[in-house]
Amino acid sequence: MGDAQNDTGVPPWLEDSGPGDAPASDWTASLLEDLTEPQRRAVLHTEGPLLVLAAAGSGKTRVITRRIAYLVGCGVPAWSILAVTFTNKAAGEMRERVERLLGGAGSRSGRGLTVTTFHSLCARLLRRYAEQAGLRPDFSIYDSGDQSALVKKVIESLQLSTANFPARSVLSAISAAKNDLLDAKGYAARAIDFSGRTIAKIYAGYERALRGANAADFDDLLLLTARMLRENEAVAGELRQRWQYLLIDEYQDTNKAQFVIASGLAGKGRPDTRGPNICVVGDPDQAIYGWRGADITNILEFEQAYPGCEVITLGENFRSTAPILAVADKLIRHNARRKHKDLFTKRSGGQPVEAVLCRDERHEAKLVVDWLRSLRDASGTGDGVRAGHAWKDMAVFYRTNALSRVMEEAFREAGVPYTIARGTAFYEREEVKSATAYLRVIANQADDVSLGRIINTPARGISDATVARLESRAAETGVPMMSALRELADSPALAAPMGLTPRAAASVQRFVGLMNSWTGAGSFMGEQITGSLADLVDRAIKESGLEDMYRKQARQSQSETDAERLDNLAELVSSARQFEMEYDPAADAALDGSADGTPPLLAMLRAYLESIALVSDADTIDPALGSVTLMTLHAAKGLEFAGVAIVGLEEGLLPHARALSSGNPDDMEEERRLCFVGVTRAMRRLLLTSAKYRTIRGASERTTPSRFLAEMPQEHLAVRDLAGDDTQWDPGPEFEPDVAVARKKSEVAGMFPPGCLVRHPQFGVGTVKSLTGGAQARALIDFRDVGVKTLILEYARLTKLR
DNA sequence: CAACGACGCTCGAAA
DNA sequence: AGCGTCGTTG
Repeated sequence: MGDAQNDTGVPPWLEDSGPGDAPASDWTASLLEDLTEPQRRAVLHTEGPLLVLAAAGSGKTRVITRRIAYLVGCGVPAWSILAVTFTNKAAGEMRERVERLLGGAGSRSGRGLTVTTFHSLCARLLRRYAEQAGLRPDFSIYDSGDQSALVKKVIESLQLSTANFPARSVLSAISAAKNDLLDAKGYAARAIDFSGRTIAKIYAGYERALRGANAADFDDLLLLTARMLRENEAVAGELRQRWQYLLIDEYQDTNKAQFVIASGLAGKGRPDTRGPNICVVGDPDQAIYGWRGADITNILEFEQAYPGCEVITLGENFRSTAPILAVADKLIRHNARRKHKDLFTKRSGGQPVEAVLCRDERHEAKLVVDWLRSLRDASGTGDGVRAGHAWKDMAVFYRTNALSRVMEEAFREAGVPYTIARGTAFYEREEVKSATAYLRVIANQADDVSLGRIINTPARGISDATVARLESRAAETGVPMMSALRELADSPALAAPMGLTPRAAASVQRFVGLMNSWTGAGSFMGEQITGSLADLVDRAIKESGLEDMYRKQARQSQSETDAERLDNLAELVSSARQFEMEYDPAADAALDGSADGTPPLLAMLRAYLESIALVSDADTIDPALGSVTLMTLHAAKGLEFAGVAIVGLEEGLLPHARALSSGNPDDMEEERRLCFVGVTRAMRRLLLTSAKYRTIRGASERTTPSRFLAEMPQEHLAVRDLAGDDTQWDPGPEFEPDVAVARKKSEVAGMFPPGCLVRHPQFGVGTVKSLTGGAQARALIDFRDVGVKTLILEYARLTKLR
């Protein structure tokens, strides 16, 4: 490509001894110790494209880290190596492991080595080359909530109904298009029916709104970077010049945008070599992000994309016991569209995999907790069996987040320490979301979505009607909301023609004054506010009145959650303080080029907000906490635990109902791979459970055990049926409902009048507070033990006592 | 203008 | 069971 440096041949640092003739120091030799032959070949392959097909548990991370260390050992500067992983957590661990390996090399250093995720990398590149990408460096990153707020506004502005075009499905269409590098114009060209053409219009409006708000959604991070690398040769050349060695992990889960980014960064390599130094690592059997646009052909056709590339297969499993591996192997063989691959281990022995059929989800949860406890209590007997496992070496996986709740209750009840891996959970709390919205508007005044969140939170006399008027004013003049607010604050005479009362105008003026006190009129006064990030966060929370608002609420309601909210706000301040301590402005500037006179505090604020936006679920896991990890099967990718329980192996759950109803065999195969990923996380013990009855949307439903259980080798499964037969579970005469199928409120009104005493098989005795609903009757019941619940009478097994 | 209750709809995985 | 919307009330 147009990279002049590439034509000059060997880069300067390789002139004396290229990696071709490896330095035979003790240290580099030690990097090859205890590796298998294929692992060693992967480490030693330094120049030209390389595809490593790494089966689950085949020592992939070990190979990657050794290979990076080896490159550095060969004289490749660490700053010219870029490694892309799937989560920040994985990136951090990889960097640490490489540094530990390099530490053994004395003076050698990993300084400047970049290990990051696709999304973080792209965010940084877009800040550095904002202008070339069509953004400004202070752009906001919009999460799903922000996206849906924005797209709803667009749908309304187009006079469409969110009933016909639900934000959710419109956004998933837009996301799919973006992952496929299709812009609104391209989408419109392909639209064939009314719905498609309308979505194309919404897409176009949504893009306009995003750019107007100086914001990028998650998909934009990839899309805009891919487009920039493709269209801007100067930028692409500069980056290729810097990163001569590229390594991408979990390559099977990359989408088209990521493919374009990877190949854009790799370039074509110098003509006299075997091609660019791009190494991709992955396993087609663990491809589980098809719904996010991941294209498995990226890895399957890597050889065609990079002719002459070396392919190394790592097949031997070092992680799991023989029975666990046998279960995984037999299961995944049911996928028809698959490159045949043998999973094997030299280990023998190991406990059989356990499968238990439970009565319901509560029973299941309790059983899982008991099982984990037994793993921990297992005593190290004399026969070489190791002693009990620590909580941190155990995990529970589930298909959907909804299942975490029952598990959580069971853990709490049993007093077993647990952590739910949900990285964004904290930042999704209402109070935290409001606080960060203030910060986001401070960093990016065009951020209309964040502004909309805080303009009247806490209540400051700016009503919805006022906001609507300001919004239409902004839309008319084509400026961000904040500009309209400023305009009004500067010329109060505008209030009357806009239809605003003087009181409303005064409220707006006060709000603008508040914002200005943090930012200066429109331009961030970082130069003056040289204080700390934590102080800024603290000030925003206090001076906005957010803290007072929750303090008042906490006093009034005396409720736990309101006190919690105050704690969370304090927690946010300390997270900012933590970030501040670990923040390295030099490293930040090196990657995003923000040393261009950006006020230091603003640069740090941007980096902080970015880190918040890009946390992943797996990032939450901290072995030091010493707790059992609860997470989705998707989040479990790349991890391993001594003991694993997978719950909810039922038709409709795993495989998920959507895969059942789509009729697309690819969907079913992805579900199977998901199950496979879960199974192969287990090192020593594995428990698979299903519940015969599961509460779905408030109603208990009969389930069928997952087909995946039947597909596993029964000789390696120890199956227990604890669900009993139907007569045991069916509600006996005592629980016979007074109303079998009562659909309408009018039909039950006389039967359960407010104040009457009832018994529920699960919740116990309670008093009916009120009856609601029309076509679907519901009762609000205050139960003595569990508090107030709303029950759908059609399903509730209620006995009237008095 | 804010707060709350009632009602009806939908319901997957995530950076 | 949770969420958004609508209508009523404070």
